[in-house]
Amino acid sequence: MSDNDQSHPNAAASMSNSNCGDALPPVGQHTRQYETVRNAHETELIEDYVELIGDLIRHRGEARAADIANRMGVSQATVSKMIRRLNELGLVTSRPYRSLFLTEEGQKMAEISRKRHDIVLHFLRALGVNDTTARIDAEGMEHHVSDETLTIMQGFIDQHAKR
Amino acid sequence: MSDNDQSHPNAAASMSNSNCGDALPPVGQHTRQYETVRNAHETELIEDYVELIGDLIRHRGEARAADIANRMGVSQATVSKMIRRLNELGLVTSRPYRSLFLTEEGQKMAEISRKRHDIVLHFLRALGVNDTTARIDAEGMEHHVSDETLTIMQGFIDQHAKR
DNA sequence: CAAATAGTTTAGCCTTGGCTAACAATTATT
DNA sequence: AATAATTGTTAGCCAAGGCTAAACTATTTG
Repeated sequence: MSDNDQSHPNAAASMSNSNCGDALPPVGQHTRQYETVRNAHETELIEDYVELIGDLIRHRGEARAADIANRMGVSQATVSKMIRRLNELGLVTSRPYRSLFLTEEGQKMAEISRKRHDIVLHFLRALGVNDTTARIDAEGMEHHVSDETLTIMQGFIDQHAKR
Repeated sequence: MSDNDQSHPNAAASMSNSNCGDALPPVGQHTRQYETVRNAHETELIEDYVELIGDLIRHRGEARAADIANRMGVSQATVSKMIRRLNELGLVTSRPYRSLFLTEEGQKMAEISRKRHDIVLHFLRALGVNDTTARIDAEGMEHHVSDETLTIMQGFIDQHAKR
């Protein structure tokens, strides 16, 4: 295993500009960073579905596969398959050809996702990001923001947006 | 297509708490949000590899598959396969059993990724996020932050960290 | 310099999350 | 009520990104 923690003597030679970039983190920490991202990756889509289903129920009274496919920009077949998975995971209940419901657990997940999404979105707006951009960024960022950062974002919102 | 833009009359009934959540965005915009995330998804891993390879070369003088596997927390076989992909994409050059080099294009991508990563990381620290957490969050967030937001983050860093 | 160790690649497997096409059920229209 | 239109499901395809095991190459060391 060649990854001891010494910098190569010539490392400086290829530093290209002013912002030199931080040192590499220790291997263990670095690995954990990537692992965290990979894990987030696995739950991301699930959370997006659950969150969207929750939103549809909240705003429209029901969630149908066609609406999901439509809003996600994905085929109905894909949604159908995904719903089966959500079912197996105990997040939604569905009867064939009927609209969807979230289980207790699904509702909890939707609620958490929605709150997180809202905080990130409001934070970005409070920072001064244009609404459309903020929505796009929030959609991607929300799954990668830790609770710690979320709390700080909430504090920022309270300070700035209010007043 | 049932997704016209009227809110269901009973929508308010299931609103659970203070933070009521924003209205659903128009379908077209919503779709674009998800599309953007899916696209980011595809390039994320590629960028992470290229960025890491760049970092290894910069800090250690060379990038070897074993180091990448080690830092990513992934098997060497996985890295090997990925390197073939990077090769096909014209981002790295590699001779069997030898260490890796970035192509022009690869270097450009690494540079852009690194800058973006740095901005996000420094921004989070400037916000007050703990270093370890900031690193984890940055790793996940960097691929989802638009140029607009990045610029604003840079402004925030300049205002706060300086002084 | 031969053997052991470390690093790399290949083969083959699995799961996810897309897709299209064909079919089935429900809902709307006439 | 029969037919048309919409919606949902299934089957079967594909690529990506993991994995393990086995084979091969390079390097280090006795």
